[in-house]
Amino acid sequence: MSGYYDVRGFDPHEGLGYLVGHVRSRLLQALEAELAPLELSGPQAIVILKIAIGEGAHAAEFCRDLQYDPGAMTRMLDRLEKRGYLRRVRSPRDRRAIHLELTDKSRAALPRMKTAAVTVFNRFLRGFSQAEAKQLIGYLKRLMANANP
Amino acid sequence: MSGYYDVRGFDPHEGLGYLVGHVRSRLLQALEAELAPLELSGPQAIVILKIAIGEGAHAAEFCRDLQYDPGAMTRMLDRLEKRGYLRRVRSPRDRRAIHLELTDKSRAALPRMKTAAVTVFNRFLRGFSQAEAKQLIGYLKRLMANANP
DNA sequence: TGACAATGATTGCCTAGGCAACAATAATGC
DNA sequence: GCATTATTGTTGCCTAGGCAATCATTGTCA
Repeated sequence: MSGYYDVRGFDPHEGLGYLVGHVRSRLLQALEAELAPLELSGPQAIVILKIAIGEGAHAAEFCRDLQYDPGAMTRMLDRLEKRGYLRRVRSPRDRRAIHLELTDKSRAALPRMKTAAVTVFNRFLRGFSQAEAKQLIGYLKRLMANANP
Repeated sequence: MSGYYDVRGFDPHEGLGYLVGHVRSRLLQALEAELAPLELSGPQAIVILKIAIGEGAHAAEFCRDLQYDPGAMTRMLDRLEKRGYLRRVRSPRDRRAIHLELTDKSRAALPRMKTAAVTVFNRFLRGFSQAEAKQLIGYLKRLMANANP
């Protein structure tokens, strides 16, 4: 069972790594440009968005989901908290865990963040039909599912 | 002209950023696991592969192509050179530029590196037909082309 | 030709993630 | 109940990329 790629005549520019890496870097760049007025980085925006939709308000869950280092997460939350974008509240049920809550400031910024993400994503998808975009998303999910050997 | 995404009901998990970011991180992880015996990181492997296929043996060109910081590139080349994976040779034509050459050690490692990349990419593409894989690559290239507004 | 801009590479400084160690708390098993 | 193990969050240390400044060299253009 051979695959799509072959060792002979393998061109790095055609490789998944190169392509995905570039797309991601351009996406991040565009996203941060769009978020510049808020002075938020991509990961920071994602954390705030995830808190907003109420998924796992625990830092540990973010780390698992985003494959983010716990230490780095602590420091990122420090920065966000210091700038008034969120609050840490010790959970009464599990006194190890910390409940993350948005502040008025971050709630106010939320629409703008969503708009930024949607704008950038749609820009990258220009020329794609609805069906093609849907197919692309599906492909990416299948790649993710294939990650664990 | 609205796009694929809409602000209302926008789910970060469906967003390009989240998906591409994850795929890239998993790819890198798998690639580095495969390259562990050589102790090479993903970017390092890419640089060596690019030198191997003879594309732009100048560091500056790599920086442009890989969107890599020149300072970081200098230091990465330092590490690779110190470990005997490449040689710096001042170009006689343009005395600012530095010509990068592989050593016997890196040439010997080359087949293994290509195999690692091909193996990982094909693993992520399992379940994809040839046509689907080709389509995915095409989509990724289109995303890249859409990067510049 | 000569001033000025552009390019290639390097360095120092800053920021931020990865890893390991740790304390506090919770869950598990005897 | 109690010892053991796992989990959560934090901190220190190390590594590495981003940015700005710099030097040498090349290109441009009046």
